[in-house]
Amino acid sequence: MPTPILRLALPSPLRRLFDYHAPPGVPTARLRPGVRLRVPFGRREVVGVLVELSEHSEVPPDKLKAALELLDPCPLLLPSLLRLCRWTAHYYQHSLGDTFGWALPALLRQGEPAERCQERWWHLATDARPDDPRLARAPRQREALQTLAQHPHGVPQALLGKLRLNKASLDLLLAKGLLRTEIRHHAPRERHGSWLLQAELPLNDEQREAVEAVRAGFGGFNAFLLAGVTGSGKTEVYLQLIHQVLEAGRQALVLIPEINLGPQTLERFTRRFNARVALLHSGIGDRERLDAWLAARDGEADIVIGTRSALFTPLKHPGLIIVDEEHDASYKQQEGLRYHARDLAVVRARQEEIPVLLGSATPSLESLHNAHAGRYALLRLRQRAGQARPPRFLRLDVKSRSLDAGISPPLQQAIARTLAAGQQVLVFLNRRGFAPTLLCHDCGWIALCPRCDARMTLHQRQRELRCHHCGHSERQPTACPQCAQVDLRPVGAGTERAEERLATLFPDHPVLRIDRDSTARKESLSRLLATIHRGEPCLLVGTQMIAKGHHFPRVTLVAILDADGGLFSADFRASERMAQLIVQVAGRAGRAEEPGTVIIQTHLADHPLLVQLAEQGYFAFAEQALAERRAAGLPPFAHLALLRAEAHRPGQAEDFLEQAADEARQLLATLQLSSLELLGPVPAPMERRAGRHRAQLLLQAFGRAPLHRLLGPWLVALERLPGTRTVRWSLDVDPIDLY
DNA sequence: AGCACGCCGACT
DNA sequence: GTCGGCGTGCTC
Repeated sequence: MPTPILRLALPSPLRRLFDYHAPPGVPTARLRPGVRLRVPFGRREVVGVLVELSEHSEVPPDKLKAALELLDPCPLLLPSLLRLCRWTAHYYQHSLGDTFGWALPALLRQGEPAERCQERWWHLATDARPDDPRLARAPRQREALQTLAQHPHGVPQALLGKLRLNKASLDLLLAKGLLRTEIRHHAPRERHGSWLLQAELPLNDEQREAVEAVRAGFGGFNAFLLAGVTGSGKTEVYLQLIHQVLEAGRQALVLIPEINLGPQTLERFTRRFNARVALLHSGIGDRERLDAWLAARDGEADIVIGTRSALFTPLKHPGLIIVDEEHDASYKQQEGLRYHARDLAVVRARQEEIPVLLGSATPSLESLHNAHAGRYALLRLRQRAGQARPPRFLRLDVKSRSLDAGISPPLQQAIARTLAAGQQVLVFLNRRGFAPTLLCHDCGWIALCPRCDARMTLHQRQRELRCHHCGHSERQPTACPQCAQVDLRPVGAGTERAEERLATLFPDHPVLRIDRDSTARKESLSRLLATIHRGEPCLLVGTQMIAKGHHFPRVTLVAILDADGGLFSADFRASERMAQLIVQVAGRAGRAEEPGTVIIQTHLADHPLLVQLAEQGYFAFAEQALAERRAAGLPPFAHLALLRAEAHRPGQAEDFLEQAADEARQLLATLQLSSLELLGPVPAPMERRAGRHRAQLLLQAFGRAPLHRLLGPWLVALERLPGTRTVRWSLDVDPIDLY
């Protein structure tokens, strides 16, 4: 049998595989797809993944090199994961090697052995004697030897410090042959006994129907959209389904958004189940992540909980995928491989022939559309647990009303009444800082970012102007840099200003601000939350940080200071995001006996979307918004791909995109694709950002198939275009925002 | 991406 | 004289 050619995916943006000869002396039988190899690549060495074997290579024989080393005795990647990565790379038009870079734990990318945590154990050598003459003048070594003598089973490396054992002394003892060390592997974690640690909660009819429906779909691929209002007990549905999965001897994968929900979710799961739970969040260390990855792959983790990238965790016995808060934008990666973990969860479930459950109180329009089209089964939970009643929504028209730090007089009165009744108030404003604009009242100068086409936000507390787009900051000027007058005025209000004003208006009550600035220091968020949970009347001011995860049972009034941004933004998803945010913020309130009130300040009180949302609720809003999307030919009725480009010189990015558009037009003609439209190139909504000039080209198609028929050959052509080195460009398939 | 090569401006 | 800016080419 001739030695085959190895086709490898390498960590490179190049969207192709690279051919190698087998490394010398490695039996062909061990070269199976999914193993890693170290190979020479250009002038360096990299770790690649064997994707396929071939009899022949198109590459000239003098260019072919041999791989250096086989890194895995057997395939590292389960065939199912290999397949998912290949699908992902193809769908998002990304290099397969780089896709592995996003999908695999860092240590595996670097070529570390795929082995569970190993530990070095230190033992006394059999013939070691405490009175060895060589230790006469080495009291520390003698001491160390005595300590180890008390541990006949040896001491693991990690415990050396606790036993006051000094590594230097031990190394000297080792060199003298008085000690020996041994590498021990962790034994597979065993699990015994019943799965439940805690009785399951009784379900209401809707919850029971939801559990039954998903359970009936356990046999194969089935997609479910669990749309449950806040407090309707979605988590209990998850838990009971996971129990069924565990009983069937299978594993559950639970995706959560990228906020600090990990510990909270983990706690609920470990309280309920006697199960091995792996948590994969962003703060986890490389070693820990690899251990969790391996445990899941080898069937030694029963439940895997994690953010976006956990979607790529291999599972030996997959049983169910749950995507919690499926509407959350953090499931879409916004750099490099721009994948959407929710969409890939559905793809993975289909590939692995298991059910997938998407849950949200405010489902994305995409998922609702899929439910309407019959692709997902819609499961609704309308009843709130206990006696909790849904909040009342009031639209407060602030047209021609004076706003005081963004707060209208009627809202001030409502806040005063709520505090007087001994209850808490939540004020939501999705804008950090003191004011979004600093204006000279004499000459009209505005503080602009030197590197972006954007205004700088005033952070008065720090006496700073900051750009929220590139991070640039400078000292707050005392006089106008243009006319030298000293009448600089902050215009508009952010959370810092609202906080300050509310503290003046309601001096008898604490005002707590929750945003990225106020919680930057560790522990400060938990301290703020502890104050709130004490329950005394107070005011909370915050950005979307307060919309997620935390419950404030004593809040009975929620004020949305500014809903207008969601109603006339250039971004077609702005209204959907605004509605989700309003409903999610509203869901924080009125969970106890008192029903909550939500006051929405707006200049567009009669806007149909806002009326639907306030009067009929999120689902009516969604129907209205879907009708608008259909009429405008926007997702989910159309499919988009956005080619972004940026360059240092103005016009360069647009020139590149102009060429890209020409290529696309030619391909559309040759491939006879007609239902595709090219929109642009146009300058990005913020043309200059962090000193780079940006432009974009939008592809709009009414079917996914024609769009993807174009994308493959188009990217091949783009890679050959001149100027590819001076212009940074990237393709975003299914973009979630057009910025 | 990463790395090397090659060609023009302002420094010890 | 050369250190270093970034344009260009290549990676099996």
